[in-house]
Amino acid sequence: MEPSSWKLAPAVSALYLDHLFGDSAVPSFATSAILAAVPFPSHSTPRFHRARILRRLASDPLSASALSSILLLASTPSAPTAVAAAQAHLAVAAYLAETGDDFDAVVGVVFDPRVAAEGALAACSEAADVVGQFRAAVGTPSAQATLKSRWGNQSAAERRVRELIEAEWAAIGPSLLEQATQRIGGDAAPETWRAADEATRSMYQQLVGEERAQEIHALLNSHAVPTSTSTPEHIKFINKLKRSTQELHDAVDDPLPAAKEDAERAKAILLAKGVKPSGAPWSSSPTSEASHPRPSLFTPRNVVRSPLQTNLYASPSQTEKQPLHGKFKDGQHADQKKARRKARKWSEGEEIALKSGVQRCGVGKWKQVLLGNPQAFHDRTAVDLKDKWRNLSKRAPA
DNA sequence: GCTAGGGTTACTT
DNA sequence: AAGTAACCCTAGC
Repeated sequence: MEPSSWKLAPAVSALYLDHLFGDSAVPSFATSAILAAVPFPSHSTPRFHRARILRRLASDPLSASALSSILLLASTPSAPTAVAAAQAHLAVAAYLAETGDDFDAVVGVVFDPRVAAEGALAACSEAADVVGQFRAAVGTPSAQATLKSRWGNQSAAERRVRELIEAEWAAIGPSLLEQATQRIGGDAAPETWRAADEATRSMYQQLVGEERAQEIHALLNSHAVPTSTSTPEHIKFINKLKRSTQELHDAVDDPLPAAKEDAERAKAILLAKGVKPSGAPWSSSPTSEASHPRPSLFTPRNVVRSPLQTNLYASPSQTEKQPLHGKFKDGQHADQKKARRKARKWSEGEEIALKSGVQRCGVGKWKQVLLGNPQAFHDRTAVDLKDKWRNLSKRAPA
């Protein structure tokens, strides 16, 4: 279908971009193509804005513009990532000072004491000290050489930026569509349905499916649900969603397959070059899609996933149950001892994702936490999540 | 199939 | 050696 024939209003465009850009599993070349193809969005949502910064930073992690991206991220308070942002800022600034042509000039800019005191670096306790060291080294080549041995390491700086990006993705939160999905079909559904008129309810029923609609009606009739606490904004949003649902259904059918085709093409090129795609966010099991129809926008369950949220670019480890190592179903290899996975330290991003997942789903809902944010966890099982939570609890007993 | 809890291993202090 | 984090095993639901 031609892009010009999409029936996509700018307000829907904004919702759509909010959803897609904020999904770290959708590769940036696909989001760029989509951005070029959809109508200019009516507004920029915070999630969309943040995701764009993250994608820019990921493509260019060690530069002056990367530094501004980190500052932008740090300028919006996001408690879980403040320390990661400060450390990334410090590492990139130091790296730029150490590798630039003019140490003194660069230090003057990137280690401005005002930035250190109140801005991005405030969350990091060692920052003031480091800034002091760099400023003291101005005009003193020997001191610069000492600093260089510690801060001139490109891969260490890149790692800090990667950690920040990972933590930011983990903390980015659900899209507006996912939130609406939760309100219409998830745990919050009864309140939303109570506030809705008959016509709206019948639309909701189409979205969540008959089975879930019956469950929700049963909950409504059981008097177990408190009276509606819907705000005017809430109702306004739902009505807006109602108007745009048809447009959205039309729209979601269009760009994703094209993007996926791009992704598959890129994967083919990578494979031809001998690059192993297993960890790439855009790899997917090639046979699964043809035989499985696209799920409805709102699948009728408490954990509701729209097709947008459904990860078309998921790696095989996300879409298939893959044995970790040597786990054989039966028979010939059963006697072989299963190789132990190499211990991989949990990243800050994974920790944050676990904490927010537990907040969302509760302790003990490990599978739910894992599936609720699959891209945040890298090759972790529900048991891994449970073990990590146990460790965290030991570290800081409730 | 999922989870809780005890056990094991590898690494750090 | 002791402590810790990551991973494994398995009973019980």
